[in-house]
This record gives sequence, C-alpha cells and structure tokens, in this order.
Amino acid sequence: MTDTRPPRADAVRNRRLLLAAAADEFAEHGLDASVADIARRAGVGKGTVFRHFATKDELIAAILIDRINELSAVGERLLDAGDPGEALCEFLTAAAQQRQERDLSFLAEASGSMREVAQARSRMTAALDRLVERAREHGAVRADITGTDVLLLMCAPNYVAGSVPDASPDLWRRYLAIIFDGLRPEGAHALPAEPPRFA
Amino acid sequence: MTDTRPPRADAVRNRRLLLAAAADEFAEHGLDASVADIARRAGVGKGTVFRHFATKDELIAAILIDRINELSAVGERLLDAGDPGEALCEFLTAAAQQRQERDLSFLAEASGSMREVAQARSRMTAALDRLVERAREHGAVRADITGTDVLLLMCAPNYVAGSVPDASPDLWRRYLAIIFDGLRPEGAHALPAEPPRFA
DNA sequence: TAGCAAGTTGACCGCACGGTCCGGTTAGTG
DNA sequence: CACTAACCGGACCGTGCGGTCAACTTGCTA
Repeated sequence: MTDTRPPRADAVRNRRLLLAAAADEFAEHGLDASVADIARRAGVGKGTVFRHFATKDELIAAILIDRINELSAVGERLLDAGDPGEALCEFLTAAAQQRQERDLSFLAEASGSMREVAQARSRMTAALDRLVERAREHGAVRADITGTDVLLLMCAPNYVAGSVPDASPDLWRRYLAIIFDGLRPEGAHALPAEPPRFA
Repeated sequence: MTDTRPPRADAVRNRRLLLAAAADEFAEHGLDASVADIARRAGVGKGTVFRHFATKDELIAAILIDRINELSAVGERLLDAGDPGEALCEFLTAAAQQRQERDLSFLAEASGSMREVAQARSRMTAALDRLVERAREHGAVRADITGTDVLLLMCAPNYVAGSVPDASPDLWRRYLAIIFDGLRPEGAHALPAEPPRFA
C-alpha cells in the first residue's frame, strides 16, 4: 500500500550537498557548527535541512554511518590479504588516514547511541575482530589483546597528534607505530586489567 | 602606590567554593555546563562568578592551572627517585589517575591558549622532559622518543578507556601498559615521522 | 560602634541556536 | 501543456546562554 514514489532529482541532489557541507562544517567548527551555516554552505535554505533530517542529531548520525561503512568495507577487503599482521596494520592506517583528513570523531558523542549507528558499528567491529584474531594466530600481535582493545586504541594516534598545532600531517603515523609496537609479542609485559567486554 | 588590601574572608571562601563547584559541574556536563548551574551548586549568585572570573574561559583556565600544577609537583618530586624507568611510569600513572577520577581534559580546548595556562604547562613539560631524558639514558625507554612524545601519549590511556560505557575504573591501566610497552627499547621498530617540536 | 569599600545578588539584556510553518516554486506525469 | 504532490526557502518562535548592572549587604578598620 505504501506506494513510495522515487524521490525527486533535486531532493537527492540536495541531500548529497547537505551531507558534504555538514561534514565540512563540522570538521571546521566542531559539534556546534550551526544548522544555519550548514544550510548556507550547501546553498540551501534552513528548512531544507530539516526536511531531510528530522533533527540535527539525525544529520550527524547519517554522516557517521557513511564513514563507519567505509571502514567496514576496507576491513572486509583486508580479510583476504596475505600477511595477517600487515593487514591489521593497514586497517589501522586506513582508519587513521580517514580521521586525519577530516576529524569527525566527536560526532559519536552526539548520536553514538542511535540504533542505526550501533548497527553500522557492529558490522565494522566484526571485521576488526576477525582481523585481530588472524594476526594473533599468526603471531603478529601479542596473545593477551582482543579486538575491542584494538578498536579502542585505533583512535588514539589521531587524538594524540591532534593536540599539536601546526603538526606534520603524518605525525599520527609516529604514534600509530609506537602503539603498534606495544601490540607486538616481543618484549610484552603482563597487562594489569581485564579487557573490556563491549565497546 | 597600588595599596592592595587583602581580600575579604567571604570572598576567598566563595572563590574556593566556585572552583570546586565548577570542576564538579564541568566533569558532569562537559564544557557547556552553564555558569548559572555552577553558581547554584556553589550556593552563590551568578554575579559572584563574574566578580571572581571576568569570563567563563577565565574560570576554566583557573581550574586547569590548578590541575597542571599538581602534576608539576609530582614530576619534580620524582626527579630524585631511584629507578628512572619506574619514575617515568609513576608519573604517567599519576597523570592518568588524576584524569580518571575527574576527566577535565576538554577544558584545554576552551582556554588552552591563555598565557597563564601556557606558563603552568611549560613548567610541567620541563619536569617531564627531564624525566624522559633520565629514563632514556638509563635504557628504560627507546632512544628515538622525546619528552614531547610522552607528553602527547600521556593522555591516551584515559581517552581510550573513556569511550567504554560501564568500564572498570582501572581499564586505563591496561592501555597505559600497552603504550608503555611501545615505548620500551625491546622489539622497537623505526618510527616513520619526525617528533613534533612543541606541544 | 560607625562608616565605607568590597562583596553579593538576581533581574535583566542581547544574541544565537534548534526547530516550525506556510506561501511560493518546480520536477515529473498523463 | 497542465496539473499536482513533493519540495524549497526564510521569516519566525521559544529557549537558554554568557555577561551586565544597580540596589543591597557585610566584613574590616579606625
């Protein structure tokens, strides 16, 4: 009965423009980029924003889901890669690279609890879990770390490098390397706390 | 000529109350805890807040400076400790512990560029630099990391553990241990980017 | 204990935000 | 080409914020 006609051409165009403009605006001004500025940047009225996304949080969620899905695709592709240790490292590099060109990590704090975001995230963590498992079996990472550990540590290099003004755009690689060395079996010391169940 | 009389007793009491209430309120509600709520929590009128701190940012800076100075004291005390590697690890633990009981890291983003905050911070980094230098000479950490590296990585364990809901209060210790293993000379791989000059 | 400067208060201001709404516009259909 | 449902725009609303101010209170000094 729900005879859903396909959306109009200008509507799909505006939706795409809005997502892009919002991502730019959030990257520049953080979570409190205003909806009005986003609309202006997209060359569109403010009302149009709320036609496509019922609330500001829903817009944020849409951006977040897109990015998480990008990472899921990378992870799933790497599951067939040759060297499991190399594959894990590449995944972490891809994740950090995504955040380097546009840091939108703070978006999670606004809409991280939405159901659709959680779904996208669980698809990504599934891929990461398998990636870590393979690397562990292959002896590329220490035995006492879990996929969740890596998921959490994954965000650290950008976070660390992000607090340096005028930093080299490759600085995060330095901290990813240090942290990855900490994940290696060689010279590992016992860990003082249990790994977390969920993230 | 500037005959500065000592401040009144109720004024110093209110200032202390305000700093404590503000720290609590910021810890609970983040950067956009309202000045009105802070005043209410301190049992004081809103106008009193602005008598003591010209702007909200100045209040934030005052809290930040107190916390940084606490860390400086710890660092300077540890400079005389026996084992340099142990001393560095203890300093990082103290820093993480401070942030565990009350995470106020986001305060830096609001007033991190103020002159007085920068002064306090440079005192702390000086202590940390010496701590790292001693540990390096002692062979407790790898040769290619700097004090600034450690300053940046210092904040990572709480950041990482902080995104886990209902986490064990000791979870940060796990990630501090992993990162510290990454700082050790054993099994270290070459780092792909230059260390940053300033933080 | 009298006097006053320092301190306190909360009503008030201007502003910017997220979100609404309706008159005008336009893309797609028959 | 004409019709209409989907879409667009931007004036508008309520809210809550940081910050001000003038009347009032109080700790200190002489």
